[in-house]
Amino acid sequence: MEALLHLKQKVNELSEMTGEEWLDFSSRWKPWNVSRGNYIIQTGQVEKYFYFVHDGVLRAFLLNNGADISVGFTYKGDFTGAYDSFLEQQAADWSIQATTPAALLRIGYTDLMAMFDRYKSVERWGRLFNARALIGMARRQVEVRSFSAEERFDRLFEQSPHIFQLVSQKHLASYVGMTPETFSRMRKQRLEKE
Amino acid sequence: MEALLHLKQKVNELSEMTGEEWLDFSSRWKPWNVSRGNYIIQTGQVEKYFYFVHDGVLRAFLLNNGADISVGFTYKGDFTGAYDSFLEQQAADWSIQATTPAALLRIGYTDLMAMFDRYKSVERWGRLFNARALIGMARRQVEVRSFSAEERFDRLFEQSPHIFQLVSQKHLASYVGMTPETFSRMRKQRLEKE
DNA sequence: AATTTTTCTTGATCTAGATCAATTTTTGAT
DNA sequence: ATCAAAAATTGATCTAGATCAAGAAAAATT
Repeated sequence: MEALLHLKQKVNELSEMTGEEWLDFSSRWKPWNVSRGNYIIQTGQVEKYFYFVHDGVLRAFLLNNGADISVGFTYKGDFTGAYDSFLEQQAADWSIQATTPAALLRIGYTDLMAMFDRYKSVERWGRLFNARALIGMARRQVEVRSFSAEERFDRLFEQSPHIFQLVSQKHLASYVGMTPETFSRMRKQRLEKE
Repeated sequence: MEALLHLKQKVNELSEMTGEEWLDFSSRWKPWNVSRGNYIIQTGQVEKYFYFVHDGVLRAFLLNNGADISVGFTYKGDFTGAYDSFLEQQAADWSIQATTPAALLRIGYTDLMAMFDRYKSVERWGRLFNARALIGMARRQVEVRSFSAEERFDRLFEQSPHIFQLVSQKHLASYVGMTPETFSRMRKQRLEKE
């Protein structure tokens, strides 16, 4: 599918736009391609764009005293960016990297703000998008805080088996909050049980 | 200060409303008082209201296999509620309790949705409120994931010394992610250093 | 003011998961 | 297809913080 059509479909899930609104809104998104391993934003930079993932997988991660901690993954059909940096136009405290070649669309800060000002439908989309992101993050929080490493591993396996094909084990390990060694050992245990 | 005025001031920080809009919007918030220890929402219920804290302190927490884990506190001038439950009108997976007597204002789901539909200014307030909440939660996530128990303790002490007066140690302990025993020991260490 | 309940403290012990280290396997680049 | 680099595995050891337990202090209830 063509990228803009893909975007339209996803935006429509949250808010209805008139043909005219969509024409204006969609004209402000530009294609942006990233090759495997490259960054769309790095810690310390100010995020100037908000991204739609037409294809590929992106990984958001923290770099604290050397340790690389994955905090989330974005797949095709979803949006990404360093929200806090973007919304407040301040230095980002995390980075986002393509873990596969990725075809993105992106919209600049000024353009998006203009769209919020101009159209109620865009404002609504923004509100609902944020609400969803908030809910997702709250769920992640529950996940990380109320389960043991073992439980988190099993829940990842149950809930997102596909993720094992898309993301390396060491990134998954930091995502669920354990070392790659522990992750590997748990994986082995599970495989042996079969 | 009167509660509605307090609310107005806080809403205005994010979005400007006309006098007429405010009249309609504000008329839908009703006073709600909670005594110490009581709940505004409990796990499993569907959240029907969104709350403004005019006075008091509320605590949001998870109950997982018996363990009580605090995930956040709300002070005067801020909003609270089980967002995910409220927004999707599904069973909440956490509870919210007053840790002091609290004077709240609350608005019902249908009323708030009507306001979103009717006024762009309210839609904007909703978008920005969600954005802020999202940013806050992202920061919390960074906090919990990139620091050791010791570092988290010290950062809490530095960044929110006032919280020690408002919330019991055992609740703070689960908030920063350790047992009350560990929390107590760290506190002692710090006091002895003086 | 007295008593019950809850919270906090302190010590002793235990354990899930981290760390360190040395292969082996997989992946991507040429 | 070959080679270099990165990722994963496996074993041995270590440790931050949990758990268990029991008394002291504080706060709520009568």
